[in-house]
Amino acid sequence: MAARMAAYGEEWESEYPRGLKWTKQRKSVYRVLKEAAEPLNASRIYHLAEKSAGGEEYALSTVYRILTAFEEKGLVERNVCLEDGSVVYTLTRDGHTHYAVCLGCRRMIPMQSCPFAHIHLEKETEGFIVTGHRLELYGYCRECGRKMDGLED
Amino acid sequence: MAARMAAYGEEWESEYPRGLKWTKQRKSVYRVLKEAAEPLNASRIYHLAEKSAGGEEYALSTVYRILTAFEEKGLVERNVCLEDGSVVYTLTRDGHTHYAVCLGCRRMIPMQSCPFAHIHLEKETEGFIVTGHRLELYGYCRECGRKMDGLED
DNA sequence: CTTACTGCAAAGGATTTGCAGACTA
DNA sequence: TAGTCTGCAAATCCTTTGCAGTAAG
Repeated sequence: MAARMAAYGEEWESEYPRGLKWTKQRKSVYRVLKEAAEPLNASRIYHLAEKSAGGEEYALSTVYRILTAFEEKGLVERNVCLEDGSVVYTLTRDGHTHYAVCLGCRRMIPMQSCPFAHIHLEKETEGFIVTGHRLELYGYCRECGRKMDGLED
Repeated sequence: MAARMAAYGEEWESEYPRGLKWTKQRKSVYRVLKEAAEPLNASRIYHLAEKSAGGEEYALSTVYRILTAFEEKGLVERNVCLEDGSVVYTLTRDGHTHYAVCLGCRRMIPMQSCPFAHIHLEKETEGFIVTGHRLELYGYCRECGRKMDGLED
């Protein structure tokens, strides 16, 4: 619909769920998520969204509500980091994603593939019907690994 | 040390870390964890510990402090459930443990082995140094699976 | 014009902390 | 006795909610 595309002078995102209003707050949050290279927590999204909107002030609670609404529509994925229980969000990707969590800089790096693609997890648990799984790797990313190596901190 | 064994009329647990005092609160928490078949959260441990001590009243904050102290000594493992972000504790087992989380009854069932025993996770992430990993399976346990099958809820 | 969406402030739940007294070792 | 623990209450952190006003469609 052409009319929709006029809102805020930016194109209506094709993935944006019908039934949700395209407000400036939602636009900012959506853009932040779209441009994020890694999962972000609510507070980070909140700050980035304000910055993305040119310094306009939003309410943190609104960001939480937006994230929840997006999640219910399947637009975003809410992830709990196993290491510290922190909650992060990403736009939903095709299939599922696993992350490598850097213990140095705390970043969550998406893995390109799932190691279980060819493994039958069902064998592991008798009587348990497996419908999904989640895997996280811990360690050090290239930069942090290098830092520890060279500088021997 | 024989002297240690006399405390509270119960044997000093061999795994109990040196450097931690063997108080009645710690004893109760330790016993609860030892007898638990599954990971428990702080609140649950708190109530069970009081019950285990014959109804004596403890402070929840004390239980948190005990859990933290135990964790620092490597006696217990703190786990975040990926499904809902809840935090649970277990006595540390040999090696690491993975859990199968039942989406029906919410129980966390320990898995007997690690599917990665023979897999090199390093291959998955270029430049990332893997030092550990965590895996969770989701699905339905025998009972919940049966319920859904037979009763067709 | 209708009703979803937002901001604000207050409520909540889980966990942590400061402090003074209690209790192991 | 010395230094750790504990209980209590207050403080945090993160997230949710109620309400009345604002704006999208």
